[in-house]
Amino acid sequence: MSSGRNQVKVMSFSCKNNWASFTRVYYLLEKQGMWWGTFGRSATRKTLFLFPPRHHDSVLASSFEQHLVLTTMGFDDFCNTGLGLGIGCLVKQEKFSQSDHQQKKKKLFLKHDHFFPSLTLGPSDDIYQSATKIDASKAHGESMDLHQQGSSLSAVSSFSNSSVKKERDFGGEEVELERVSSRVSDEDEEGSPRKKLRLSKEQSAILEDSFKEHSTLNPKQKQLLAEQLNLRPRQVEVWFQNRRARTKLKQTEVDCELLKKCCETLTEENKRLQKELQELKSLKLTASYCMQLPAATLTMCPSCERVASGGEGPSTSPFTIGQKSHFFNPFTHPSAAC
DNA sequence: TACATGTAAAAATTTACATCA
DNA sequence: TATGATGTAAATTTTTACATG
Repeated sequence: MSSGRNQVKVMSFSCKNNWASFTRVYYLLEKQGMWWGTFGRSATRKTLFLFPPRHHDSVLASSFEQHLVLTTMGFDDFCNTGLGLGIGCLVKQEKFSQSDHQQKKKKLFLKHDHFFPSLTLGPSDDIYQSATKIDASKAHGESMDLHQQGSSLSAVSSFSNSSVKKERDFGGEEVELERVSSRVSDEDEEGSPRKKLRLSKEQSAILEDSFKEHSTLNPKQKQLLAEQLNLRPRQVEVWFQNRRARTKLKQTEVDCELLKKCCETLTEENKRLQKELQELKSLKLTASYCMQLPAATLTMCPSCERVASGGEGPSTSPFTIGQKSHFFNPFTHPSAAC
């Protein structure tokens, strides 16, 4: 967990998230002397390495963008570094949804104002804890969602629906942080709960036609379609994403059915071949048994009245007759598989 | 060549709503 | 009529692949 100069990798998050916003949070917190550190980044994830200042080991973790994953904060490391991670109200980890409507479902928190979540990442010392809490209820009267989830080794925090919020540093000085989020544009300006859009038949038909022409859109096509349908480009984009997913799902179902049928056919063929093999085996046994019969057991042919004895040519052999009339010849009855 | 960064799309999941028993 | 189960589709989030510097 810790490496070098008490380095603590506190956060990592997917590349999709708003890097600029997070950078700004980092900058502001660093300016206040709350921490100093560096950013790292892998191919698919961004990571924030923190170096807690010597005068206090507390670290306030916050971000404007969704899902800042607190990683590698195993319990042992957690203790060793003196860092604490928790929700302000100290209730169990719970996911906070993004809209008022969704929040209604999370009655655990919403029934009590003091239960409103705040994320604390700091020393277990209560003073530091209270000082480093992000009190969302004071954020300009707007709601702030904090999304935290995960196992004991990881957690997720996020803020949303808040265009502006304030944070308090140790001195109580409020620092205003602007939230930059693409999601804002996707929601009602009044912050009302998300309403599910239902496309009209005309809109769906146009989208379907467009999809038939090209299953993906370039930005220009997207913009044109959005204007034509009186939708946001993002909505058009989402529709195409979901449409591609549906197409793929249907194709998968078709493929699955084909494979099932193929499997059934092969199973039947296998059974038939197994049966044929058994017959051939039994034929071989019978043949070898007859070959071992003593001469005394040979009988006279009732039609020609000749004794079927060996050594007088193939036409006198009883097996010649038998072969013609009884035995299955696999070479004249080829397998259906062939 | 390895790495950092940005972007688009796929994949997975959540959510709102309609329908029906 | 109310209600819960279920399906569908819009929307969101996460992951992945690729291009570029």
